[in-house]
Amino acid sequence: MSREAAKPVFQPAVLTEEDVCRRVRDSVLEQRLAPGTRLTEDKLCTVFGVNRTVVRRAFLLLSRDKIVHLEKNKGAVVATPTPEEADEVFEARRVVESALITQAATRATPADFEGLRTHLKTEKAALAEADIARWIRLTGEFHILLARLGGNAPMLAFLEQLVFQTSLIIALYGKAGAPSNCRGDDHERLVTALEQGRPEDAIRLLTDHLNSIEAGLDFVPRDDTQDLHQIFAASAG
Amino acid sequence: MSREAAKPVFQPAVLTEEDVCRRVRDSVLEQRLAPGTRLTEDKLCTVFGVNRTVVRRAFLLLSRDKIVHLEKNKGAVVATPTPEEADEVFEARRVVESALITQAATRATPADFEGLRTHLKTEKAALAEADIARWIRLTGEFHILLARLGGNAPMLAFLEQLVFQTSLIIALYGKAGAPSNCRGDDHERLVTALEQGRPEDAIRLLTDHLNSIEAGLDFVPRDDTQDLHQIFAASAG
DNA sequence: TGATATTAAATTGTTGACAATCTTGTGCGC
DNA sequence: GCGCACAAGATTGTCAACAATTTAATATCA
Repeated sequence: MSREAAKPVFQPAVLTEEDVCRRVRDSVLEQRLAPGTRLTEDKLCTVFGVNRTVVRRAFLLLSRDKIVHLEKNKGAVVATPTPEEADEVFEARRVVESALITQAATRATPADFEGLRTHLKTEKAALAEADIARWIRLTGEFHILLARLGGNAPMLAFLEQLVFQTSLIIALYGKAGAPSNCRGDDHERLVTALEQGRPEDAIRLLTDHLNSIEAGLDFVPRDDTQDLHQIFAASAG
Repeated sequence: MSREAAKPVFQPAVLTEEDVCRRVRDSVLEQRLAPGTRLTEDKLCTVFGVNRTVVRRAFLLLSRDKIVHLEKNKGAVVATPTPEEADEVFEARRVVESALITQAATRATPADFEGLRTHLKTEKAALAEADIARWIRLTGEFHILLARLGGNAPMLAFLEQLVFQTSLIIALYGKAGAPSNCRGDDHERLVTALEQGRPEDAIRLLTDHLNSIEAGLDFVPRDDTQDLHQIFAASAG
């Protein structure tokens, strides 16, 4: 947070806790909010121009989705999933997202595919403009957009939660060189497979896609405190 | 609520919002709390001996899990899933619970199976004692206990949510005569299949089980207000 | 009687003050 | 300098009063 903290932008209507949640989630998705970041109530109050109550409610909802971690008297911290949790998130995504895509294969209309194609173009545009934050968010939203075609609200909500957690996991454990994010043509081929009536191929593409993301992770031991010792011991010289 | 409202039972420690959530969820699972029941803050405050803040937080969490429905200035009402939502819940259960059982098949230890057998005995005992409320709760908890063996926390949490919603759905649409609840031997055979290393059979038993529950539902139109008219018109004579 | 407007009660929403707790900084003794 | 007790500040937790809204009850009139 090196920029000026709390420039009170004009807010026509008062934001609700859902708005605050969405803003936080979007920031997580754009990787502008790093795992482990401390979120003080006061700060968010001034940033969003809302009451402490609203921020508190937002924290509670976000903690339920494992996006922030709440600890009594300690406040809210952006969640830092463990490697084990990361593994479980990917496993859950393989299960739920496959099921939703299977459903989507039989339900998607031409208009739906058009929407997906439009999204893919937006992705490419963001990448071409080197608007990386936006591109990262869009690649995440692609999966949600695709899953929405499955027509199952509970699973969709669950998958959204998992996508946000994936963003945290990549931020934590993503190797710098590795293709930790979605490659553009992966999405393209997935849509094509669906559109051409090859759902099995689509599912295989998806699982490969998820597996390659997971393979691009590097679970270095980051044990909070002990980590700092190692880091500073190495940087001392 | 015909019984005396607020006999303040001695509470050693102050309950937290999670406690209140659990109590409400348990009541839903035991079908002691009917869908559509209005939950006033004041009432729950006196019942649980907690502050309004705690009840409010509990409501927020429960609303996230679709167990209660919150409406601005209207308060909390026990959720009444629509037939479409019910369908989606069963679909989600088939997907997630199958996956968890598949995982459980490769992970469950003899001690785990012993735990399941013990639970089955408890179920039978409750049924023998004609403690129906407890039996209903136990049959629901069986699915959660089984799913826990899958070793995937996010999916487990999601399934728990779905199980509670299933309880609401059965309460709403369960035919009186139909076997809307889990039959005891279904559970027994499921455990046996798993224990004997036949996971495919276990999954088939589960899906059949869920399908039979769903088939035992009767989605009569219950349009809130209009329903009352019909009801009283019929009972007037 | 039945429908509608008005008032009273009940319920929820919001706010701010205060208490409890944690964190940081300071000073003291060694 | 190091370790530790202590105090000051910052942050979160709790609560109760007040405001806003909904719901129920009552009165009024056709």
